[in-house]
Amino acid sequence: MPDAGPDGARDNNLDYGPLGQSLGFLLRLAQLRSFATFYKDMGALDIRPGEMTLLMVLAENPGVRQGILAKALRIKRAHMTKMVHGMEADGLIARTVPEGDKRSVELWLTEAGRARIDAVRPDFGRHEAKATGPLTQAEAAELRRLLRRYVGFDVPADAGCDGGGMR
Amino acid sequence: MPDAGPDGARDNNLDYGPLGQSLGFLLRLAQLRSFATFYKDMGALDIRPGEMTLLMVLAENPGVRQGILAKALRIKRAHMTKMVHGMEADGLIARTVPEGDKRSVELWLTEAGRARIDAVRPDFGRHEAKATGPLTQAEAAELRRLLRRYVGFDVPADAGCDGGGMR
DNA sequence: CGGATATTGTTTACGTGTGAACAATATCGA
DNA sequence: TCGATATTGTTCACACGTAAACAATATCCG
Repeated sequence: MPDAGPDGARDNNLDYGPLGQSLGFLLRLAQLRSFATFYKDMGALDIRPGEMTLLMVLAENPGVRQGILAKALRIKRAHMTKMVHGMEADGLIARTVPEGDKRSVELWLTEAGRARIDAVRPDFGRHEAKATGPLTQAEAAELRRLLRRYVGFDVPADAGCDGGGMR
Repeated sequence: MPDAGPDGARDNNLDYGPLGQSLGFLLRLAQLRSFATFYKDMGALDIRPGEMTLLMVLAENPGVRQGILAKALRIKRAHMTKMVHGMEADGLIARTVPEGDKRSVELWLTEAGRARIDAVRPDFGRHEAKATGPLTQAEAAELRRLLRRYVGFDVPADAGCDGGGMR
């Protein structure tokens, strides 16, 4: 077995084969590149993508319930608990228990949280503007449109959480 | 129905704000959906995306060096070590140290590994064919094309690891 | 040659995210 | 009303992936 047979692929160029057309594989690579770009552009501000997301969505939805937020961001409630506690410890967000339902928790930006997002927003804007890599602006716009459709943002009817339609 | 009132986004519909146009955020959601579909379609075969990827790429590149593989799949060598040792323990792949460079390791599919990939390939093909969610086939093809460009597969010249061009 | 430097895979410590079990609270139905 | 059931957030154990330090080997250059 150790013999290369049809001569092993010892060169530096690897053949992806059918994987190179796999949507899942391409999405994984794309996300890795996207995150790397984020850290390169925002690294100096010491902010993680998850924190950025939470701040932005809380700025738009003050008082949103923790579970709703987790569902919208597609992360599990267990993990949301950790993030929220961490950011509360950092003084960025506040948690309140509403009168109507003592199980739940509502989330709000603190003054420091609002200051934080105001501080990072410009850099995030610049990052987003140039985060299209080798794509033209038109291609980036089309990519965003297709991704929105793929994740179910712009699908016409219900399709709920798991449309799964294969058309 | 507590009625959200003027403040407090207590309803179940959350406003994503500018995040809804963020390429990074959309890519994250898309990858989550893609992986979920993978597990739904392939779950019965008890195979993870990483294992699938390794088997497929080793089928195309017998004898590839471990580090080359890690670089191509954009995972760190440390993690590659773990995966490879695990799959070797499962009898799916074999590791050989070449004469020319005793530091490196070459990877090969075992007979069991080839059997394994032959067993899962049909399901993977079916999965890929229908994994386009609400997208039409034409849209899915365009999405793949744009992702390939974004991750640098089809870029003409160098652009290396970090083209960063903003065009 | 032979010492400085680089590369390769491994180990260890750690961060991020999930699944399952759980306690507290809310809601539904006889 | 009150017992059964569902929901909400939390905790714990664990998978996945990374960063940094490391040992072994290879390469470069005086």
